[in-house]
Amino acid sequence: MTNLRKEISTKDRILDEAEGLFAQKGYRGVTVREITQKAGCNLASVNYYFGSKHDLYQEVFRSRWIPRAIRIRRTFERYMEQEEAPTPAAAVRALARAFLEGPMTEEERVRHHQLMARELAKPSEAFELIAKEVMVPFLREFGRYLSPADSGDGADENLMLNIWCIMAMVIHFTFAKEAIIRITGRQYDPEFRARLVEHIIHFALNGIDLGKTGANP
Amino acid sequence: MTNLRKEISTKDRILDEAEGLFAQKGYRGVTVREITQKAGCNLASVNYYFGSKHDLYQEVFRSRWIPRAIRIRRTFERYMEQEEAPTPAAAVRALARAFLEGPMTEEERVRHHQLMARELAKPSEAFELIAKEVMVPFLREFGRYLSPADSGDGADENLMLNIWCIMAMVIHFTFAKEAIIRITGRQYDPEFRARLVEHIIHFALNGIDLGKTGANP
DNA sequence: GTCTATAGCAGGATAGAC
DNA sequence: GTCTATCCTGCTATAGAC
Repeated sequence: MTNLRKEISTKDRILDEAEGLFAQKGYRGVTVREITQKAGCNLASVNYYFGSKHDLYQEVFRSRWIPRAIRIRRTFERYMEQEEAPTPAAAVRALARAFLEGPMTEEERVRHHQLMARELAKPSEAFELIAKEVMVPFLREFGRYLSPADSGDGADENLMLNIWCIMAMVIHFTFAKEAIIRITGRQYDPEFRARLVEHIIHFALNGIDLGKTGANP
Repeated sequence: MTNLRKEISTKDRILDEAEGLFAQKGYRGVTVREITQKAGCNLASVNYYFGSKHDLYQEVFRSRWIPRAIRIRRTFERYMEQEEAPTPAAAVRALARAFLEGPMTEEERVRHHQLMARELAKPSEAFELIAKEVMVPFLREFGRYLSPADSGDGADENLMLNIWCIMAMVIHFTFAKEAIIRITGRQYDPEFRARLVEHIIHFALNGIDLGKTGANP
């Protein structure tokens, strides 16, 4: 354990721990003392490597969050290539899988979505960066799959709202994980997670299946 | 303005401002100084009326959030009575309307959903209270409309996931309001809000309408 | 009930030894 | 690069005047 941690540079250990803590508790909820303690280094290290707590937060997005978002996007593209045809339904499936099943550990996924949710709820300086570098380009690419004729400039409001609805579900199920566990009593084991992916895909493509439960007026 | 504010007791002014600030910035992001300053009273008032900052946070949920949640539920029930029949589709419509159009100001709605989102993301002591008093009972009632044959104990996983998907969209569109405005450039004016309600209802009942954009394999 | 003043402490940041 | 020691600000909470 000690050996393993020592192989990672102090700077990287700080970034790792900082990301996890910021995701969990938010910027103000975390102290530099807490970060450096978990990273097994000195209190002064944060200022030495990053200048300030604020700059460390920015760096977490620059060097961790954005590269991961790009990896998720590549995963999405790979899933799309595996589909028979680039239909809207295929795009929805690929998106849900890339975000919820992609090549990340469960811990990494939770970090990623929690940080995204925090920035969506209360955009900070980092939001400008991730909106420009990641969100807008991906929303456009996804929009082209959902509606190939679309110009991609967000003019089609219906298309835009569909995308936000899907993202809402994807984010919500990792974001509200703790609360869902407490209320339903279900753990987020791999089985349940697979169930979630399936459900989101089905919901997005067909809505609630009313055929079996009641009339659709 | 001054006269209007004076008619409200100091205790209530503190609760009002505290709720708004906690919703916006979270517990740690708000200081007692900030709350008392906005409430136009003394720094010591929070401790005088509520004992501590922590107890003030709890009281915000007890005396503001829960009563409002109960009002929303009554609105839901009123909308259901207006429907021709208590079908699942009617329940979805009533839910979306109660949460997004109900008799609240826009400001109040944002407060409400932001506080809910915060507790869903990182449940505090207040979560036990709102889960037991509000969420679980409402989820059961709503579940009975979606699936009248269901026992209401959450055993039907499909039903439970449908409810969480709808809540995800409802919460997300107020929760991520600021980010959506920045990315799309659209304001949350009454027109856009009505559009959102309509879209959520349609999405929940039919999913993405693929008929017009591409094939559904 | 409302105020001022302050105790007591935790936070971010920095200086300077090694 | 890494450490300790410390500065200073800003926080919650409380004591006590009015």
